[in-house]
Amino acid sequence: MHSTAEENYIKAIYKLSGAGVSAVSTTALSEMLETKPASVSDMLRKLSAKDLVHYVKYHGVQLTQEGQRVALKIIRKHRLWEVFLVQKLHFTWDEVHDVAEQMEHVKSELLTQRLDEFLGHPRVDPHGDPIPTEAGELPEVEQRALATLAIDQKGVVCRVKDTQPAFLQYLNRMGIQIGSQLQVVDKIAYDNSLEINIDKNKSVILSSDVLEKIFVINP
Amino acid sequence: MHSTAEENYIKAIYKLSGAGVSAVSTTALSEMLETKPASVSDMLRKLSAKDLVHYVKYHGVQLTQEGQRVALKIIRKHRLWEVFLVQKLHFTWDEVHDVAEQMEHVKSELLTQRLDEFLGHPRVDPHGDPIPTEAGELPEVEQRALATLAIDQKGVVCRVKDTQPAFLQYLNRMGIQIGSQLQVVDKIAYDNSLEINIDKNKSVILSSDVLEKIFVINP
DNA sequence: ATAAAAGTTTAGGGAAGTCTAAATGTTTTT
DNA sequence: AAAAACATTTAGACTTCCCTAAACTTTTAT
Ligand SMILES: [Mn+2]
Ligand SMILES: [Mn+2]
Ligand SMILES: [Mn+2]
Ligand SMILES: [Mn+2]
Repeated sequence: MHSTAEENYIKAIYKLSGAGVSAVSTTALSEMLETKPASVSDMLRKLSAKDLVHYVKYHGVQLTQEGQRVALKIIRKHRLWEVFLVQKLHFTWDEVHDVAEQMEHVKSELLTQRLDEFLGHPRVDPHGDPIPTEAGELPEVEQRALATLAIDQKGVVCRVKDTQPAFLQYLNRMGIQIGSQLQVVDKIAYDNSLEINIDKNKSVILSSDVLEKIFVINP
Repeated sequence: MHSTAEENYIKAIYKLSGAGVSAVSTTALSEMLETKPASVSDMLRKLSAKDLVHYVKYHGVQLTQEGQRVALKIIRKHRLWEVFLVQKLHFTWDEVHDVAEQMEHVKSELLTQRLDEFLGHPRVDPHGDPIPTEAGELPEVEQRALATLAIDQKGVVCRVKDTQPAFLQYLNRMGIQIGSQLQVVDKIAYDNSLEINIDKNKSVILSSDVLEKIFVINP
């Protein structure tokens, strides 16, 4: 079918195609994939020939219908394996990503189906990211970045958007996990950091960088 | 560490190095790996440079101590995943091999350890093949090929030595699985086939080819 | 509106892994 | 003990994916 390299490019294009992004740039891809822009150009030509992307030289790339279908399948596998690793093999949420990066490329429709059943059709992975359904739907839940909360407002952590172990370990040390009850205690206008109370217990100061990566739903 | 291709060569050399085999030939490897002999020569030079094999041009190849260690690790992963697929995901024994061929290359010590724990430290895979321990031991159980049984002798199926789905599906149709109680009813000297009674129920004729691939322990 | 800067593609090439064809070594046959 | 047959290696080439350097296009600044 598709090579691991192709799958990684498709996934990267998908991830960089957020809301209001008309096309993904060569540089953005080269940064995400840690390759040189020249290598990206090369691969885009190939993906375009396979009709997985719409590619206009010098003007970026977009996934085709088929490209999106492929992307969601890989993301589905990645997230299902992350759930497996945490729920069945007792990995911590900072240990799963690199392993799932490998397992997501194992090819077997039956495997994905059975894994999904075995896990009880989970809706989200250990980082709160939604799991695409077998039909290729990706149900998004209403949620807001912690950074957008006003003083005294509360929220329950439902998602964290950074897969780096260092970031997740930092949250561990702060005592923040999916389901944590947070409340904004104070706002430091100087650098847009917030003082946040965790589970009606201790309070910590979180930088605006971190606040943008933590998502909450209303209490 | 090692590439998937290298791992597959090492595993193939291991599998062809049965008892009393001093060195594995280029042709034997090329057949097992479905590549051309020229490609094998090439790879043997590389594995030799990495000290994973002892290679003497024109005289075959043997695994080094380190090569054996690597081989057993891959086989351990392969067989653990096969157990997982059958016991947890309800795959049949003819469906697991190809998927395990992919999963055996996922790199993570933690994953292998945890998978082993999760499965309760199984000793054999769904085909009765022993699973190398974490320490790299491969405990072999006393067993004999069904072909070696005399008339009236009994045996319990403990292992089948052919991973091809077609063979395993044939055994399914015969009603033979691990644990089946077999008894030799008659011997057909003409072609060395045997009439075998299965679980004190129906009897079937098995060709000598098949008899060499089924292993039993004494009743 | 041009020139400079930034971004992107093309050209040429390398490593891994494979192939075919030719050369070479080993084994078997006569 | 050659000759023939067979096995193996070497030579040269191809594909995939990546790189550096140079050329080209688009954007930004003057
Ligand atoms: Mn992940
Ligand atoms: Mn995740
Ligand atoms: Mn197998
Ligand atoms: Mn097996």
